[in-house]
Amino acid sequence: MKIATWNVNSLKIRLPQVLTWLQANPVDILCLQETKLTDDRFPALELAAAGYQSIYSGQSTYNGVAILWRADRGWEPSQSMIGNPHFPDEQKRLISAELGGVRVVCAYVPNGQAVGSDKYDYKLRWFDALIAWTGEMLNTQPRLVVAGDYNIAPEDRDVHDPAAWADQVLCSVPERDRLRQLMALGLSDAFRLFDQPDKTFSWWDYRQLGFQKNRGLRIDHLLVSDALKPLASSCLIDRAPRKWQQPSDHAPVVLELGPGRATD
DNA sequence: ATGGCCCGTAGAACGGGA
Repeated sequence: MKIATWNVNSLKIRLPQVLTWLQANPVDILCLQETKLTDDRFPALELAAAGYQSIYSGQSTYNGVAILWRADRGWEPSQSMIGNPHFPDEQKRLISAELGGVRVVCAYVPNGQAVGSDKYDYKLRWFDALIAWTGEMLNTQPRLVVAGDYNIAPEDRDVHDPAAWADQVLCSVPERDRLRQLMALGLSDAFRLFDQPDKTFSWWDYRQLGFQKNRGLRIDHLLVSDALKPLASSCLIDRAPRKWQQPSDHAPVVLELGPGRATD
């Protein structure tokens, strides 16, 4: 079973790239963030024609999340849910469902804008609620993947210029502490379960030739629960779509869960 | 030293992103 996450920065603009990518990378499950589409405009028919079913929760201009899965798997989603039951939120940043025996959470964590700002406070409160809810989910379904755009670089090695980013939003101590608290529930950063090249990132600024100079951050993650961790066989960031014309500023991250009961 | 791009909503610039 392969599970991927990708912040597409407008699915309206990026749908052709998503379809192209899925054709070359027919993952079982794809979590999308920043779709920026109201539900009535979500391209469910186009995705179905490409062999993917979907659930989605979006809004205009900002936010929006979706989970796609291969129709030929014959899965019926259960526990399908929009948002966090413990955090009423008008912003569409969370969607989850159980698919193929795995509870999948697709998250678009708030950016936070700047340390100390109202948006930063919202980010921390939002994340605290995610921690609380994830703890409860693990009690009922230990096979859990929390995937998405976390807007947090876990460590300095996930940052192209740690000195410049020190204590800035996405890298600040309170944000990193919260990510660690989430992982302390029994979740692992799938990317770090394997040897990885130095300076591997998942986001690069559109400006200043950020991608060409590899001035990036690793902020998109797939966290796997202890029950699934032994099944993880690879986790890779696919830089290829970032080289395409009119790309998203984020690259997809792909986790492979090996044989076992993951494809039940 | 500053901001440099992209997207959506606009129907011109601007907020937001990271």
